[in-house]
Amino acid sequence: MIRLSRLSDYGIVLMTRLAREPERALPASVLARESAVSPAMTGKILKLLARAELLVSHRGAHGGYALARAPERITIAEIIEALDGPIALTSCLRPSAEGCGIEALCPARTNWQRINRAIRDALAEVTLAEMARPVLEFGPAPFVSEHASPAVRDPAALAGTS
Amino acid sequence: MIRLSRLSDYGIVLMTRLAREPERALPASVLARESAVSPAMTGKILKLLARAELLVSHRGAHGGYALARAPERITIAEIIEALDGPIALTSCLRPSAEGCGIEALCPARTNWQRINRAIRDALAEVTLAEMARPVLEFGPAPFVSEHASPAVRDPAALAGTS
DNA sequence: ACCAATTAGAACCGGTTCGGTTCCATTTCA
DNA sequence: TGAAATGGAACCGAACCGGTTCTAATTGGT
Ligand code: FES
Ligand code: FES
Repeated sequence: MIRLSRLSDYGIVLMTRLAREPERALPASVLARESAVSPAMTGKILKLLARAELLVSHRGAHGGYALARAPERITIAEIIEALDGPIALTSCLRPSAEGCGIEALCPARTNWQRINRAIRDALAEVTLAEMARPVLEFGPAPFVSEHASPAVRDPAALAGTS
Repeated sequence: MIRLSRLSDYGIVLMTRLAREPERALPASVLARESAVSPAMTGKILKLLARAELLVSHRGAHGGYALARAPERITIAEIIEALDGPIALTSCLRPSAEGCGIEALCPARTNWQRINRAIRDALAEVTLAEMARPVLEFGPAPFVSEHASPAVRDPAALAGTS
C-alpha cells in the first residue's frame, strides 16, 4: 500500500530531532533515547545517513552526529533514498535492477514514469526544516513519537532530556 | 523504498487493458493472456476490483469484467486503494490501525500528513484514460509488460490476440 | 435438463524481505 | 591506557506477500 519502510520512518524522525539544533552534534545514544527509537536501530540508521553524507560524524569520546547541511537544504526524498535506495515504484523503473527488458515496447512505461516523478517531486519538496517546525504554538512539543521501535514505547521517554 | 505492491502493479495493467475498450466486457482468461499476468493472479485481482465497484462483473458463460465507469473517471489512487487498502505511508496514519495513541503530542504528525497528502494527490491526478493512452504514435502498441507474473514471460503473448 | 463457461470466495503455502540484534574493529579524548 | 563513540558486517526470526488451488454459485447454450 505504498508504504514507507520503517528504516526511512525512523530515519526521518531522527533527522527531525537533529534539525532542532543544527550545528550541534549529538551521540547516537541520546538521539535514540529522545526519539524513542531503539539504540540498535538508531546506530544502523545514523551510520547509513552518515555514509550518504547527510550527516557528519565525529568519532571517539564526545563524538556524535550532526546535520551535514542546513535543515532547509535537506529533503525527505534524500533521506529515503539514503536509507532505502532509489525511489522507484515498480521494479521496472529501478535503475540497475535487471528488471525489465522490454521498456521500449511497454506502452505503460512513460506513464509509470509520470507517476513516479510526481511522487518523487512531492517528497523532494518537503524539507527537514519544515518537518522540524513544531505544530503547536504553545512551546516546543516533547519529542516522542510512535515512529518508534515497538519495544521502546514507555512514557518515560516523555521526560524530555533535551 | 516506497514501492508499489505487485497486486496494484498488475491491477493497473489490467485496468489499463480494459480501458482500451470501455463498455466491452472481457473474461478474466483473455485479460490474463493479453496482459501477461498469470491467470490465477488475474482472477484474484479482478475479484477485488469488482468488489470495490471499479469493475462490473457478469457471471456465467460469456461473462466477464468491464469498467464500472469511464476511464477518465477512474484514478490510479482508487485502484491502489481497492487492492492494497488506504494509502498511508506510516502506520500512524492508517485509519483503524491501533497504531498511534499520541497523535495529539507528536510534532511530526501534521507534517507526515502533508507528505501523505501530496502523494495521494499525485496518484489521484492520473486517470486510467491517461495510462491507456499509447505512447508511440505508430499504431497501438502490443499489450505486453514486465508488469507480469515472473512465469508468464514468454514472448508468445506478443501475438496480440486483441 | 444438463453441461460448459465463468465469477465468488476462501484457504493455503513457500519464499523473500526486512525489522531488529549482536559482535568486533577503529577512532578519539581525557 | 581505558572509556566513549562510530564503522561495518553478519546474522536471525518472523511477518508479509506473491502466487496457487479448491470449492461453491451463477449463467448461457444445446
Ligand atoms: S506518533 Fe503517530 S503521528 Fe507521529
Ligand atoms: S514493462 Fe517495464 S516499464 Fe512496463
